[in-house]
Amino acid sequence: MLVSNPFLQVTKMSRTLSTRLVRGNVMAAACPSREILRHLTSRWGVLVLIALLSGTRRFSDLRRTIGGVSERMLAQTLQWLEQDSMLNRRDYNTVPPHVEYSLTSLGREAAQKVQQLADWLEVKLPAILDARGSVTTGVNNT
Amino acid sequence: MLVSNPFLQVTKMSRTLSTRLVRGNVMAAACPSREILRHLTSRWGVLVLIALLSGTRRFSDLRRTIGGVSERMLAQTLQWLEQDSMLNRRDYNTVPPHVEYSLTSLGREAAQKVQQLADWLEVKLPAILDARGSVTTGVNNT
DNA sequence: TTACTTTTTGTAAGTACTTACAAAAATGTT
DNA sequence: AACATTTTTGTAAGTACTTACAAAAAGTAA
Repeated sequence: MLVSNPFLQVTKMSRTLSTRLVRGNVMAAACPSREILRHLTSRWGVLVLIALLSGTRRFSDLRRTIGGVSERMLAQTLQWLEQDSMLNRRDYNTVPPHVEYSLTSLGREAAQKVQQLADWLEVKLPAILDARGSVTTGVNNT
Repeated sequence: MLVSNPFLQVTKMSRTLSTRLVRGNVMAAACPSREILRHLTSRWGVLVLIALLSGTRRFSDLRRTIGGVSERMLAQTLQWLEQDSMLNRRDYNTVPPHVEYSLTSLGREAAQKVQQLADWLEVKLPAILDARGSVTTGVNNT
């Protein structure tokens, strides 16, 4: 009955009596990977990760870069990603506030994966819109 | 003033007088890529794409594979992805219904990118949870 | 005839996300 | 003194996502 589900991946056992599972399974509803995946692929999370790939940035800087994000959601998203150890938050404790955000090594890896998807999408966008029956002119709206 | 924004990517001009933009820009709020990115990275969209990487599947089959998804949301997500030309829907027009879903070549490319992120996450999950201060036992909850 | 099959949609209700707006801090500028 | 600066949080209100549940189609099995 073991491994009847192809998504249930038990790759290693601990030396103790108890089974130790060493990797997540996004197909399992209760797996913690689900929550983190939601953060990484959230509407603004994706864009924050990509924006931070170019280096350390301040809050307002990110807000200017990421078109359409509100202060509220940017703050929210940054907190999610910080809690998941995807980014570092450096607070200079000054007034007015000066806070810098940068990717952790973990975050950089995630950001690269996300960036590859976004980059692919940007390139394929005209083809996708064509297939949809839309026009390809004016794609770059600001 | 052109190209003052590093995310505004104009890579080609048409032969006519009008400017023809040939790739999207996810950082621009009004760019159509935004909507498609949301579909690809949506809570269930990610999992549908990954599940379909293993081949053609029926509705209930997908529902069983993707833990926690409701019929309503699975149907909704499948429609989004179908409209974006990411998957084909083959209806046998029988009663009871028999419908098969499979990735288009476009969808397969997107799914692979998404899968790489999910795969990375599954492997890194224990490290992420450790950094969070949680335990790594029982990660594979079903 | 009654039950079961599969997929999709409608409804109602609930949760989560998102926005707009105001507020706060301590210092520098006009 | 009045104002701008930067980041975050609170509130209230609105939109979008999500669930649970019932319904429908037309045959087949009991």
